[in-house]
This record gives sequence, C-alpha cells and structure tokens, in this order.
Amino acid sequence: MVADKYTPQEIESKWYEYWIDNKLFHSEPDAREPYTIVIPPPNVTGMLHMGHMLNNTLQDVLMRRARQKGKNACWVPGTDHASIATEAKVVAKLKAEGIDKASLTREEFLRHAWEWKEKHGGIILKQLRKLGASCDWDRTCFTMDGPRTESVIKVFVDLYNKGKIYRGVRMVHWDPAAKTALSDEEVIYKESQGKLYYLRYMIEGTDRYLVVATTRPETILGDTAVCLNPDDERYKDIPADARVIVPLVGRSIPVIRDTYVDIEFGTGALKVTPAHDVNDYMLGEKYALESIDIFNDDGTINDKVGLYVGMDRFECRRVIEGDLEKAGLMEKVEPYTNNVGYSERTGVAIEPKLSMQWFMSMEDIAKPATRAVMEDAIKFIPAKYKNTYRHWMENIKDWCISRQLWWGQRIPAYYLPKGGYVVAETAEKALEMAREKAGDMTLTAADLRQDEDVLDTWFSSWLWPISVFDGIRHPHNPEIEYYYPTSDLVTAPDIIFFWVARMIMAGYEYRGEKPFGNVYFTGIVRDRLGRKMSKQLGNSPDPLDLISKYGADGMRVAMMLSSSAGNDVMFDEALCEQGRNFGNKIWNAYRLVNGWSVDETLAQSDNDALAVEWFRHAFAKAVAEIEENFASYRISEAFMRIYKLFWDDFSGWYLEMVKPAYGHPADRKTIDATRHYFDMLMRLIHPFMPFVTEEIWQDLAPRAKGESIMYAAAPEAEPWDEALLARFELVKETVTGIRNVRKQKNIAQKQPLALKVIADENYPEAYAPVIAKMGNIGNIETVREKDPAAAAFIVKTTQYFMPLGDNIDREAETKRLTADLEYLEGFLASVMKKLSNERFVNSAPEKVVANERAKKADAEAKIAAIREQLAALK
RNA sequence: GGGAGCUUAGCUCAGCUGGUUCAGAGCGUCUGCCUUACAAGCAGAGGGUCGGGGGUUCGAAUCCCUCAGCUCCCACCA
Repeated sequence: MVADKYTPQEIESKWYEYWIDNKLFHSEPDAREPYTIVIPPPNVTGMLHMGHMLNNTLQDVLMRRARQKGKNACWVPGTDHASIATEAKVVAKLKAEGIDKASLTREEFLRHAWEWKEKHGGIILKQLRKLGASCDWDRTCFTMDGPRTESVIKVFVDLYNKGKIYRGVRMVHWDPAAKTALSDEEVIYKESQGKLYYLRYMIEGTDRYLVVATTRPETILGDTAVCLNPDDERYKDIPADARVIVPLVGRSIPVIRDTYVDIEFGTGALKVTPAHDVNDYMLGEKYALESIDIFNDDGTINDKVGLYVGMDRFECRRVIEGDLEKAGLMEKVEPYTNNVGYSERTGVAIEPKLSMQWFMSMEDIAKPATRAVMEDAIKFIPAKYKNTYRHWMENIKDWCISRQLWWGQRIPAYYLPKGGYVVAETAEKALEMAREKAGDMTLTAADLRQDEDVLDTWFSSWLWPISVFDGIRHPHNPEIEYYYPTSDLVTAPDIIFFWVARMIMAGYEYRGEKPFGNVYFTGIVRDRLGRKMSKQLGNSPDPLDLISKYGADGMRVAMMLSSSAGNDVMFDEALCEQGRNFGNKIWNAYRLVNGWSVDETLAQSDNDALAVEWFRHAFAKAVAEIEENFASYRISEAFMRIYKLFWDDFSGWYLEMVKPAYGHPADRKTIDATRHYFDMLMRLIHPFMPFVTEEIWQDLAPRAKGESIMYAAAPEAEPWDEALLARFELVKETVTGIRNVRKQKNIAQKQPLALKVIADENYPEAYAPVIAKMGNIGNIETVREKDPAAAAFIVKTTQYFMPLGDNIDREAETKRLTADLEYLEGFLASVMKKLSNERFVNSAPEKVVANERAKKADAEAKIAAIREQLAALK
C-alpha cells in the first residue's frame, strides 16, 4: 500500500539502496547480448553540474531500457585524474596552508595530491547515485589507478617503439599559470580588446626610422629582426643590409625581406621575435635568426636582456608603453581587436614558447578512425558532427602529450648519464636497456634520470573504453572480448576532438575495432535566457538542491523534456516542477486503481469491455512509436509519447471510463486488465523515472526479494487496429461536444442529460455506452429528424441534439453554425479547385487524388448537415 | 578568412524521402470548476501569412537561389 501523498524524497533513497543491496547494477559476461556504456569520466575533484545531469540521465535511460530488453547491460563508472585542474587545486590548497609547491619534492607533493584525491575524489560519483544512475559501481575505475596507469605506460612504450612518439623542440602553447605546455585543443581563442602599438625602430647610422606595428610591445626584448615585404614600394630605398635598433633595448638587428609579410597590415613592417610567436619562429628558422626567450615559466620577464627583470608580462606591457612614449619611440597607439588564446583550464593568456616536448604523430592513426565515422561504422547523432570531425581529422596536427606537471603518468623515458635516453615500461627494464645502449654494465638505477614530465590526461582517457576492461594489458581477457566494442557513448560535442576522436583512434590501433557503435552528442545546458551556465554568472542551479526539492525522477524528466540530440538545453526550474507533477499524477492514478474493491460476481459491463479493448490498441500503437523513437535516439520524443500516453490516454480517458461510481465495486476482468496496464505503463516509464515506477511496481503485486522492475521485460510491440482507434476518436469528439454544450449552458457534469443522434455511418454506435458514461447521458436516442429546440453539435457528419428545454440561444447558435459553414465552403472550394485541375488529377498519385475526393464527400455531407441545422433554427 | 547549422504559436521545440497524422506538441495564457485519485488537478478555449524575396512543381514549412538575423566549429595576419 503506497502512501497518500507523493513525496519522492521518501522513496528514492530506499530503492537505490535496494538496487545496490541486491547487486542489480552488476554485470558479468554471460550468454546474453551485451550492452555497454563507459561513462565520460568526470574530473575526480569536480562537482556535479547540470551538464552531468543531462549526460547521465540519458545514459541511465539507455541502460535501463537495455536491461528491460533482456540485454546484459554494463555501465562502467569512473573518474578522470584531470592533471592540470587537479594539480591547480592541490597547489591552491597547499598555498592556503602556507605551503609552496616549489618547496616540496615530487614525492611529497604527490602524497598531498593523493590525499586530496582520496578525500574529494568520490564525491561526484556519490552525487550521481542521487540521480539514480545504475552504474556497476564494482567496476569503478580511475584514469590514474594501477591498471590504467600500467596501460598508459604500455601504450606509450609501444607507440614509441613504433616510431609514433618523438621528442623535440617546438613552439608550443604555454600556460604560465599552470607552468606547462598544452595541446592545441586546450587553447581557446577569444576576441579581446587590445591595442596596436606603432613603434619606431631607428635605422642604424641614420636619423630615419621604420615604424613597426605590434600588439605586444613587451616582446621587443626578444626581437632579432624586422621583416619587410620585398615588393613593398615604400621601403625600396632601405638598403638590403640595413640594420635597425630595437627601441629601449638598443640591440642592433637586421632588416630582412620575406613575402610572408602582409603589405596591407599596419605599416608593412613586422618585428620578428622567434621565441614568442609561431610565425616569427618559422621566419627565424628560415633566416637563421637568433632566438631570445625573454620569459620565465610563470610569464615574468627573465634576466636575458636585463630590462624589466621579474616583471609580469602584462605589467611590463603597460610600463613599456610609457617608457616608449617618454623615449619618443612611440608613433601612435590604436585600439585593436584580435584573437588571443587562453588556457582552457586556468583561463590565462597563452604564451607561445619554444620548448622540448613529447609529441605523437597523428596522421596515420587518424586514417582508419576517419573512415569509421564517414562510413557510419560509428554513427554520430546528430550526423552534422561528421563534418566537424572529418575536417579536424583531415587536418590533424601532431599531439603534444607532455605536461610539465607532477599529477599524472610520468613519462617512462630514462636519460643516460652520458646523453641519450631509453624508453621502457619499468625502471628495471630501462636499466637493462641503458646498460646495453651505453655498453656499460656498471650503470645502476641511480645513474638514470627519469623524464620529469607527465602525460596529457587525454593520453589516458583515450584508452578508456579498452582500459576499463583491462584490454591493453590483457588483450584477450574474457571481459574485453565480451564487452568491447561498447554500444553507445553519450557525451558533449565540445570534447569531440579531445576525447571522442582519440578514443576512436586508440580503438583501431589497439583493438583493430571501433570503441563504440553510436555517439550521442548532447547539447550545452543553458539557462532560460540562453546563457551558458557558469559560476561567474551564478545562473547554474545546484542539481542536488533541485533533486531534494523535486526528486530525482522530476529532475530526470526535466532533462528529458528539453533535450533533443545536439541541441542546447534551455533549462528552466519549471521543468523540474513539471516532472514532479508527472510523478504525482502517476502516484494518484495508482491510488485510484488500488482503491477499487472487487465484486467477483459482477459481470464486466459493455462500457468497461470497450474501454479495455480500446486501450489495448492505443497502448500497442504507442509502444510501436516509442520503439521507433528509441531506435532513432529520439529519447525526448519517446518520453513525451509515454507522458501523453499515461496522462491523456490512460488517466484522462481510460481510467475515467472504467472508474466505478464512488463506493461501488469493480468487476474482476476490468480490475485485472487495469492493473496489467498499470504494470506495463510502469515498465515503459521506468527508464525515465526509475524510483516512482519501482515503488508502484513493487506494490502492484507480491515480489520476491531482489526482484525489480529494472529486469521486468519491456512491453512488446503488438499489432493494433487503426480503424478502431479512429472510431474512438469520434467518441472522444462526441464527448467533447457534450462537454461543450454543458459548459456553454453552464450545466454541471453531475446533472444527467439526454442525447439524440441522427445515426449515420460516422456514428460510433458500438461505443454508445462509453459516450453515455463519459457525457453523463441518461439516454441516447436514435432519431431521424433534427430537433430544432435542442442544443446541437456535429461530429464529422453525425448530428447530435441535446434537448435542454427551451433555453436555446438561437442567435448564437445560428452565428456559430454560419461561421462553420463559411469555413467548410471555403475548404470545399479549395478541394474542388484541386480536383478540377486536370494536371493534378493526372500527375498526382492515385492515393492523393482519392483522398481529395474523400475530403470533398466529407465536406459536402457536413455542409448538408449544417444547412439542415440552420434551417431547423429558423 | 573558411566551414557547419539555425530562424515554425508568448516560450522551448517536433515536422524523416515535397501531397490528411501539414500547420503540430509540451509549457505558458484565458474561461469555468476545490466534481471523494490527483488544484502538483479537471473541463473548455484562443493563438502562427512556417525570417524576407524569388524560383522549380499540378502541389512547397519541406527542394533550389538570394537577402537578413542568430549560433557554433576551425584558422598563425603582427
């Protein structure tokens, strides 16, 4: 027996515990077909936000649906070590405690970091439980746990041995806050308001000067040339061997010529700073220019030049502007908007920096991965992301995989005392190799120095679908053989390059097979005004607050109500309310059904038999449509269909039809059918609202311990009779017609009325008992003549009359009927126009023409009926 | 500078290969109801020249062109 009031908070934790206690989320390989999802691992120290709610609700819906379909469903949860983000958090935490990272050894720091991870690491997964996520928690993985780390190292060594990983000095994106290199994908370009400074470079030995435009005057410290376009007429008279003096610095640098320089931009003169600009770097290479790195790793000025030493780069820019003015070397300053790259993690402006890094060459590994998506071996939903994907894959650049951090997998490269290095999975193996390489058997482990850098976090998460089943270390273990490839991946499109593309590459490289069959891209969760949710705006609600307010089921419904694949989600708290209300609706419908008493001797009424039969067909049709929606990943539409099925068809019509009068019992057949329907409806709703459906399902019949609606088979598609459903629509319209009359005449539903009908072929006579009950009609009388004194309405072509004594507003009725008549005549005219068009009749398919003819007949019959009613009114 | 996508009711969106499931849904709005399952509800109603213009076609929200507005992705113009 369920409680009177629907309070989600009271049932949700109870059932989650039940599922856990009975190990209902756990999966082991068996004879059934597997259905597998690996969770996009959230940052280990992260908090749950609305994006997670959307993402994980969808995954849970798919999981629960798969279980009901008899599949062996396995959802692997886990977290990501998120090296930059986590290290930043730990550094900040230590700083707050007065500990400077620089004062710690690597081992000490890592101890702090692990401590922090142990303390905060599980939070986000615990939060996921509140949502009802049916993850197999026994399988929880962490991208930096033992097996995953070993897998990463193994893959690194393997790729190195295949010649796909190399080390080199390159211009990389440097994050001065995190003090590490970043990959191209970790840089976000944003339009920024800046200034364009025009600086004077005195030409050596003359009193003339060249004016050079730059957005970054502080980098003059590293200037080693000025470049002109050889075709620029303005500079024809500058000698080929001219040199200029770097402002303030006083260094003499050459003037070079290269067509790279855009004559149109600025003054047509470009200052070349090979250490701090990607293009300048290339010019530097080409002309063998000196490269002067003027920054420390934290973005302050170093002592190479001796000016502004220790000053922050932005501070330096401000100061240098003033100094140039004072020295008379500033021609002018203009406002300027340009694209500046920022670190995805720390948000600070990126500094291009020349440094020694590890790279992975991507071109070959990208090829099979591109093909898989283009040929739909892996399906993207929505498909529009295929283009984005292809474009990136076809222009792929090598991947900078080293990070100057401590939190992460340390690169397994070991440097020999006399130069050179070896790459090996273990220190022992490395020593062996080093001895061989150096030809010195006296080398000891202490002589080797392991690379200080760690690997990019994505270098571990790209293996996720394989490594969670230990398929890297043991490629033929039963788990990987059974669960891989996984079925669906649900993720946000902003990590398509970071993660999705790379997982596909790893899949083909290490399994020779795709990592998943379908990728469902969710949108970004925005607020009601379409703004991205962010901490700064404070427009991001705490999902846990919403869950405690509306229940997890309500929260899940809110996510379903607003999310078609790939479209952004406009989130509004009102949607949670709607979800909660739906839970309430289900709850009360159950209370109604549950409250009926049975009279075993009672025969089923015609009315009830008709209702039961109709709903069987309505339900069958809905199941087929829901099936179709799921098959095409229209999850929200599947939900909306179920929502309407339950609320409108089942509660609004079916229950109202079979509901016994207050205090009266129901017959056995009707009760059993209704409870059966309830069971089936709960199963349909369960993937979306697991808690309330479990509560009711458990109450519906005695269940064995450990039994759960989770494993109750999804309703199967059955055939249905479309004609029967169409016939019933006429019944509904008739009932609505009656209600309208009541409303217009202000007659309460309680008061029984009489109904007369001129029965024609559109009169659903068989359903007379239903019309009578739903309309509270005492007697339905079949007549031949219209009743001029009665309120009248028409359904399709059938005329109905409700004698109400003499209170008929003839004028209003005439007006209403005349309006209907006008509309229909116009309609008929348009149909006639089509039919009289020879070309239409000749070239349109027969079905369409037949349809138009039917429309014509219909309209004509209806017009005749209205004319008759109008005549009767006079 | 390239590329992709979007524009349908007050809001959020469906509308797959052109033709009764083509003008739809949910929410909101309005009106009337506390009718012993549910006011977190019930009953009823109104609301759109499918962004503008042009074209193809017997027929266009749907296909093509064009203009306008919005969004996203990619790209080294200092």
